[in-house]
Amino acid sequence: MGCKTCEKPKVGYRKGLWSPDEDQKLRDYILRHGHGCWSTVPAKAGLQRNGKSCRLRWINYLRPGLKRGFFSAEEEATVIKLHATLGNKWAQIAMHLPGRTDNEVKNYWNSYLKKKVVKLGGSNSHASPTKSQDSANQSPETRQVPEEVIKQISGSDFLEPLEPPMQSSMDQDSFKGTLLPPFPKVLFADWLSMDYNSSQSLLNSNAGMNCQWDSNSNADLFKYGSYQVDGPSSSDFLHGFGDSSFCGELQLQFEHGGQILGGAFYNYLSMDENGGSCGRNHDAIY
DNA sequence: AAATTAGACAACCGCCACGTC
DNA sequence: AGACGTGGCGGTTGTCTAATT
Repeated sequence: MGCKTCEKPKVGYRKGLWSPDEDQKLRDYILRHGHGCWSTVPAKAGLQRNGKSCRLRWINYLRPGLKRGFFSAEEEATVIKLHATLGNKWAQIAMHLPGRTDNEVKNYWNSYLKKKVVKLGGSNSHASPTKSQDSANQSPETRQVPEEVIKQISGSDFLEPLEPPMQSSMDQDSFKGTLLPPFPKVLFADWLSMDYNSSQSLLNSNAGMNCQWDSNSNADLFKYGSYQVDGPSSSDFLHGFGDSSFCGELQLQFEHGGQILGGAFYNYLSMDENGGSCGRNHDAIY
């Protein structure tokens, strides 16, 4: 895809976990300017990371609309079902799980669901840790998960034998309560209430670019009251979020009221990340 | 209380597809 | 046509934390 303006800094890139400060820089930069060409993001954002690392951090962790924490029973069932037909196509599976990333789905599968499926006598092939035996290499026909297994997973009693992994930064009980609606399209407001406990009411703030970041022990989640573009123009902000038609549509959101609230913002972003009209990944299901 | 182990999650690596020059 | 660069994906590894000994 080549990017004329991309100059390659030959600096030693920082590796490892991201500090809250780095997150802040990346977040601020992308929210103000869009990512554009990822290889230039680190330099412009003042980060000593490579573009790839920034992209991954944004997609898997910083991007608005991400759902974190427990997978609902419905989500689990979806993952198992899709894995049976698609194999290890985590990105495609994640497309069916709004707010979930491929990495998250993959981790969840490898650390938890795989065992669950095996335990229930589902497709043993999925449990294979080796590439050669991986389900992705098998035809869908050989990767069937019994309906019974999926039903069991969907059922509330299924959680009994194997407790889902704890989210260290999350209040388990309150989280369960907010996630249960089946196949939720996470609205911004919903997402806010998921990531932050209900005591924090954020939507009442309408002050300009209302981004507050707070470094929790495990995840510095972020919160928006509303997002309003100030400083850079909305078109600057939109750069990197999509093609012109997409941007035009999104731009309307800015121009008419200057804010993107709730599901709209998430939906737009997920369109982008899932290959909607922006990327080259036209096998996207959306 | 300290050491060890296991599990969960974050991040990196390598490969590939595609676009541009 | 081929080299080069970017973005995306899946596999793997590294790190951190909690549980266990």
